[in-house]
Amino acid sequence: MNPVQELQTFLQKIIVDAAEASREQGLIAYQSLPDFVIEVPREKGHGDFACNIAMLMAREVRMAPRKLAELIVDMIAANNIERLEKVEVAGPGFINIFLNNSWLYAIPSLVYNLGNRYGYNDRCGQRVQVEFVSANPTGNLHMGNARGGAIGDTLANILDRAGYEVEREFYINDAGNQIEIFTDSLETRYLQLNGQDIPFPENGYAGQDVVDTVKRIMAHYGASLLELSAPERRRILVDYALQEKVAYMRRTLENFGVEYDVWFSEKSLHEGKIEQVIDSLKEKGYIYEEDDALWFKSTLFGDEKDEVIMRANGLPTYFAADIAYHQNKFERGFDWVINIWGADHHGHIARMKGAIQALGYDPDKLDILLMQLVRLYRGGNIVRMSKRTGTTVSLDELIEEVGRDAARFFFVMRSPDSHLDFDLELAKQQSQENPVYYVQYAHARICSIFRQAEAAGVKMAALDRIEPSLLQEEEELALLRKIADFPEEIGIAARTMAPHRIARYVLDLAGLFHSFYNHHRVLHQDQALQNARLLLMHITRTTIKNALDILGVSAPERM
RNA sequence: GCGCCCGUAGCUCAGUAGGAUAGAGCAACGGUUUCCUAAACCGUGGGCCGGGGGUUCGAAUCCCUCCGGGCGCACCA
Repeated sequence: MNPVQELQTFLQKIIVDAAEASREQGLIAYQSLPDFVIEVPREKGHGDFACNIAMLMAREVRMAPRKLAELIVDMIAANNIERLEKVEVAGPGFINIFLNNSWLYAIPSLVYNLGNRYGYNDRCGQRVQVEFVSANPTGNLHMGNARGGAIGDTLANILDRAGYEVEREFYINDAGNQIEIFTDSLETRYLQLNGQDIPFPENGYAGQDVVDTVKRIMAHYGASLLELSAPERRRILVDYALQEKVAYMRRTLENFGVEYDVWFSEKSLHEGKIEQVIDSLKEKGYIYEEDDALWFKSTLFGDEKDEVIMRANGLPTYFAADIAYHQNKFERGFDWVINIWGADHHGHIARMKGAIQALGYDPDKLDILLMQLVRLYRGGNIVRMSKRTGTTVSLDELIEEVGRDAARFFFVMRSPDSHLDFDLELAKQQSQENPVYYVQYAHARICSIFRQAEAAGVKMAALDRIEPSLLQEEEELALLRKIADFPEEIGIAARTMAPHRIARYVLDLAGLFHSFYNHHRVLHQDQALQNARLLLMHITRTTIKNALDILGVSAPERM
């Protein structure tokens, strides 16, 4: 149910009919209609909707755009359509359409009846997978992972509301080179803790968390691993550490409101799948050997250079595993595959899409949503995130400090394309400057109105006893209008993979509510008006709540 | 050097498919207590949309070029 889109379809038909009628009457000669739009003008004075068809047709039919628009408008006027208040030609040839408010007054019962389903678009029968965070299980979740978590989960929610069947997936990098290094680090720490004076690997994971993990292993196994062969010992160490790390990531992400449908292990690809995919690329002629390594001809697909897929030492690269992984995704039959990546990975896009194309899949079904980096601020000062100095802030610490709601809201507030300056002080502040509080407060305030009503013995009438057309104040109409936009806004956010639009939307909606609240009273001597306003408050609250749900932010009833 | 992203009000940022007079929040300034939460609201000022060229009826949006910032260009991931 998408009121705005329905209107657009309705108006589109009116325009097309008018144009065709004009052609039949010999007034306009055209071959085919241009790809015109019915859009919501920025200026209120330009109507509820505006159409640019005349400007687009002008060249083909060799008529002045305004003249053309006049003809179409006259034709529409002749039809005397009830829902149209006024249709006029303006500016360079726009057709401005003014509707009477009847469509707006249909919104309250629509939203009231749909409740927490308001905003959902019709099911489109398509399956989409969103893979996000997929952090290395060798350390803590950092701010980049946190932003990825918020963006990925919110986008998944948006796609769900937009009509897709959505799967959330976490790719566990539990194999490959960095796991070898991780294992070296674990083993070295283990041996050190058992009194051996050996140097720590130069490129090892020097963090305290590795030491802590090994201490827990010590508590469990004592020195017994010393007795084992090195491979056996290493296997136990790394299995224990990975299991612990994955459990930690899962726990932390759940605490962040993020739950996955699938945790996919990279290791499972190292049991034949990688070799298979390399073989199949080889057969298709996309692989060559040079300097004892195998290379994928990614330059055929617009990459800057070819990419090693199998090292000279016989071990596959990360890229090889990633190809096998993406082949697996496509084998699972998704109609759309979305990866959320940090912007530092942008160089991989061309070759990843190239590999998919080489395997015979449609690379356009894969979208990589890149997100820019996060900078943490405390007050006016940047918080340096350096693993070396150990001053990195982890996601758990962030949730601890500012709470899940603020963290989630802040991470999706900005376009993924935009660097995010995350101000810890602002996120904690309970004031109008803090956007998440501003929105939550709107919700709480509406709840408060209903509590007040209840205390006064006032109850909202049944829906069919309420007359929405009593809502005629500017602030009331603006609220209705904004609420009506919600499903369309979700559709746009899904199409453009733009989770920040929902944060913005709910911020705007909250602003309109606060504005209404300060101008007009809900609890009123006029019963009929009171009922209409209670209904308006009810659906405003529903819409705020539904939007916050998408963002993974709670909607408190009191603050 | 090559590639990707960014450059919009003092600050932080919006601005789907090109649309009419480019918006919001914060900051600044001026207001709002008989009233459902002053954690709020109303108003004012503030802009060569980084510069230049092009495409067209129309460009913040598309193309070219230059400048500035970030990131990438490993047999790391």
